[in-house]
Amino acid sequence: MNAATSGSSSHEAEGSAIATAEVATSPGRGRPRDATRDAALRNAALEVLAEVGYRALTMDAVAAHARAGKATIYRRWESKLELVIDTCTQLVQRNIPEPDHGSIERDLGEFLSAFATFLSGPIGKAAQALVGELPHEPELAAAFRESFLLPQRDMLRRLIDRGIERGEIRDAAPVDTVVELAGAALIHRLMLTGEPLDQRFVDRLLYDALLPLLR
Amino acid sequence: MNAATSGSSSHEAEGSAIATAEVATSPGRGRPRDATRDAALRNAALEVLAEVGYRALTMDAVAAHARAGKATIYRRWESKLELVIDTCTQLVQRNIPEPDHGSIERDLGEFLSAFATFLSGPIGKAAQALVGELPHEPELAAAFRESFLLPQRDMLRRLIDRGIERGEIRDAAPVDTVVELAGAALIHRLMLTGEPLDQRFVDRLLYDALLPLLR
Amino acid sequence: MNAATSGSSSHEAEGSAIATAEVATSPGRGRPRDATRDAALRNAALEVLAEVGYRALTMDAVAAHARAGKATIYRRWESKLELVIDTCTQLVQRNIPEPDHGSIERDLGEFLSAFATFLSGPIGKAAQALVGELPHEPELAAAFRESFLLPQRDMLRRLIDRGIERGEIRDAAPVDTVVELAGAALIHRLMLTGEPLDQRFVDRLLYDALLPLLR
Amino acid sequence: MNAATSGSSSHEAEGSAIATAEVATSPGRGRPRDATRDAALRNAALEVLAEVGYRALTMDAVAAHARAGKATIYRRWESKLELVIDTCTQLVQRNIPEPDHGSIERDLGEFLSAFATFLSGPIGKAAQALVGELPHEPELAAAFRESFLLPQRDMLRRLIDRGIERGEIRDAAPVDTVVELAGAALIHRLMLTGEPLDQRFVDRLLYDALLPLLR
DNA sequence: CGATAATCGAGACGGTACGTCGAGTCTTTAG
DNA sequence: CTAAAGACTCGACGTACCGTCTCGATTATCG
Repeated sequence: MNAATSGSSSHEAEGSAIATAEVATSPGRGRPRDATRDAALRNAALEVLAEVGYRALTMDAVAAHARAGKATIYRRWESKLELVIDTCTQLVQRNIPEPDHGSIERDLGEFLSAFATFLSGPIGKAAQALVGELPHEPELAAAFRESFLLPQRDMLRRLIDRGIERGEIRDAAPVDTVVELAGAALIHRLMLTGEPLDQRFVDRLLYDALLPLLR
Repeated sequence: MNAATSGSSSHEAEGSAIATAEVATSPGRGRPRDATRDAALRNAALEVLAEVGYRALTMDAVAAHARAGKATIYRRWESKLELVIDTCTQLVQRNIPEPDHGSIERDLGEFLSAFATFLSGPIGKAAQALVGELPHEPELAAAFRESFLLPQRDMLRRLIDRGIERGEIRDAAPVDTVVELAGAALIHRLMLTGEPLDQRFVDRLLYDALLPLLR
Repeated sequence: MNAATSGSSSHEAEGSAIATAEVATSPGRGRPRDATRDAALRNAALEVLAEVGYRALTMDAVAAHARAGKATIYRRWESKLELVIDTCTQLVQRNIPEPDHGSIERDLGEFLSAFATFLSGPIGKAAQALVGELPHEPELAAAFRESFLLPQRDMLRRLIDRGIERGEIRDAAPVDTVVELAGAALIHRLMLTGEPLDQRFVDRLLYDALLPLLR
Repeated sequence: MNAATSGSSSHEAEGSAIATAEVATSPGRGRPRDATRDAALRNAALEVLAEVGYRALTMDAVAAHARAGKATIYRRWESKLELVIDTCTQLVQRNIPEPDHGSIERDLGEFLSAFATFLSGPIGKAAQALVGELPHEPELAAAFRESFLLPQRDMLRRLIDRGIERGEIRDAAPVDTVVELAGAALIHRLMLTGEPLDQRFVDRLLYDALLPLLR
C-alpha cells in the first residue's frame, strides 16, 4: 500500500499488515517517487488531523497543505484511512525510550509518564480518531494493534520481566492483567473520559493499583 | 433537540446536555408527530450503524430503512450525530439491572458480566463509533459521558459502597481507581484490542485485580 | 435526457433524438423540478459558452454562474455536451421570422440577413463549438441537424416554393443546390474563414449567385 | 514551435504562422533528435485522432501509440493543439495535384473530385475536429486558414484564371463568389450535414451551380 | 363542519468532498 | 543532448452525502 514505507524498512514490512509490498518498482525506469513528498504529505496529514480531526480531514486539505496534487497522495495511499494510519504508525516507532534503572517502581513510573505524554500529543488524537473505524477495517485494525498497542504492551512486559528477574515481583502476580490494565487506564482516560493524563493520575494508577498488584 | 425524548422523560431533560427542551408542542395545532416513527427511525439508525459503522451511515440510508423522508428525521434530530447519540443513550437506560446480593464478589461479578454482554451488543459498536467524534463535539462528549460512562460508574460505586457498609472492603482500598479500572479494562478490550469480552476475561479481571485491590 | 424539455413540449419529443423521454416522472411524488433552474442553467451555459468556448466550458463554471449545484445540472443533462446542445436548440426555435413579401428577391435577402445576424451571435459560436463533436456523437449530430440545419433549410425552401408558385423562378432552376449553397456559404464564412457576415457579403451572395441561379 | 517542420521546409517557414524558427539545433552537441520519431508521432496522432476525435485525444495515448515518452512529444510541439495542426498541415501539402487540361469543365471537375476524396479521408476528420477551436486559438486559426483553406482556394482561382485566359469564362462572372461557394459546399457537406461527398454531389455542384455561374 | 396547521413520504435544491483522469512539466536511468 | 518512463502540480470530471426546502397528501385541533 505504501511503496515508500515498504522500501525503506524491509525488516518491518513482513511484520506489518499495512506496509504490503505490491509497489516499489524502484529499480524500474521512469522518475522515482520523490521521497521528500512522502514526508511532506505525512506531515501535512498530521497537521490537518490535529487541527480538525479525522472526519473533517479532507484529501484536498492535505494536498493543499503539502502543496501537492491529490494524485500524489493517491499514488501512495489508497484512501484517507491508509494515509492516516501510515502517518501515525510511522511516528509511533521509537517515541518512548525504554527505561531500565534497576527498579520496577522507577521503570514503571517513567514509562507511564512517557506514555501519557506521548498519548497527550497529536498521535493520541489521531489514534482516537481511528478507533471508530477499527471494526469495519480489518487491515487498519491489524496495523493499529501491531504498531500502536503491541509495542507499548511488549515494552511494559519487558519492564516487569526484568523486575521478576530482580526478585521485585511476587510469584503469583497477575502480570498479564497488570499489563492490560496499565494501557487500558491511560487510553480510557484519554479517549473516553477526556480527563487529563497528568502526573497525579499516573501516580495514583502506579501506587494504588499496579505496584500493589505486582509486589 | 429531540421532542420525543424530552417529552417522554421530563426529569432527565434538565440533566442532559442533549435532550434540550424547545419541544413537545404536542397540544398545539396541526397533525401530531407519529410516535411510531420515532422508534422506527431509531431502530433503522441502529441497524445501519451496526451494519456499516458511523462514518458510512448516511441519513438517506436511515430514511430508506425506516421508509421515511429525511425531513422526518431532521424534524426530530438536528444532525446525524444527534440521531446516533440519542439512539444509543435511549437504549442504554435500564439495560443493566443493578445487582444487590449482599456480597461484593457476587455483585461485582454479576455487574461485570452484564456490562460485558451489554457492550458486546450493538450499543457497544455504536459507542465505539462515537469515540472518534468526542474531541470535536463537546455536546456529544457531554451526552456520551453522562449517559454511557456515568451510569455504569455510579452503579459500580454504589456496589462498592454497599460492600464498604458491610465491612467487605478494607479501609485504604483505592475505590476510585478500582472503579475506573473496571470500566477501562472492559472498554479497552472492546474497542482497542478487539478480543472477546467473555467470562474468562471477566473472572480474571475480577479475581486477579479488582477484588485483591479492594479487600 | 432532459425532463424539463421532454415534459414541456410533447409534440417535439418524438421528432427530437435528444429529448428522449426516460424521465419526466412529473406526476410522481417528491419535490418537482424547479423550472426556473432550467432557464437559469441554460442561460448560464450560454454565457459561459460565449465567454470561453466549448472546450473551456466547465460544469463548475456553469453551476457557479447559475448559483446552482452541479447535481442540479446533471439531474437534467447527462453531460456537458447535452447541456450545450439542448441550450442551443432551445434557443434556435423561432428566432428567425419567416419573411413573405411576395418577392423572392426581398424574401431571400431578408432571410439571409436575419440568418447572418443570428449566426453572428452566441448561437453561432455555440454551433461552431459543436461541429467537432458531431462525428463522434451520433445523437448530438441528429439533434444538431434537426434543430439547427433543417429549420433553416426548410424555411429557405418554402421561400423558394412560394417564388415558384408566383412564377418568379425559372423551370430548370437547381432549387436543392441553391438551398444547400445558401446555408453553406454563410456557415463557411462563420466557422472556417472567420470573415464577417455583413450585408456586403449577403448582397454579393444573393445577387451574384443565388438569384442568377434561380431566375 | 516545431523544429522538425521548420527545418525540413525552409521556404514555407516564413509564410506559416505556426512553423516558427527556433529550430533543428542539429549541429549542436549531444545526441541528435531521432527523425523517425517525428513521423511515428505524427502517425500516432493521426491514428488516435481518427479513432476518438480531437477532444478525446490524449497525449498519453499518442505517446503510447508511438511507444514514445510524452517529453518526446513536447520537445517537438508545445501543445496538443500544435501537434494536431502540424500533423494535419503536414499531410495537406501536395495531396491534390493541380489539373490543367485546357478545359475549365474538366479542370474544375477533376479538382472537385480530388478535393472531395481528400476531405473524406482522415484529414477531413481532423480538420473538422479543429473547427471548434478556431475562435479561441488565433494562431491555430491562422495556420488552419493558411495551410488548409488558402491552398485550395488559390488552386481553384488559378484554374479559373486559366479558363479566363482561354476565353471560357464570361466577363461578368462572379469569380470570387464561385471560388468561395465551391469550398463552402464541400466543407458544409463534410462537416455539417454529414452526407457523402460522392461523385453525384460533385457533378450536381459543378453543372448546376459553378459552371452556369461562370459561363 | 370547514379552515388551519403541522405532519408524512418523496425527492430537488446548494454545497462540499470524493477519487479519477488529462495537460503540461520535471526528473530519473540509459544511450 | 536525446530517449523512455513515469512522478509531479493543477484543475475539471461526474458521484455521493449533508442539511434544507418544496411538493401533494394526510390528519389532527380550533373556530
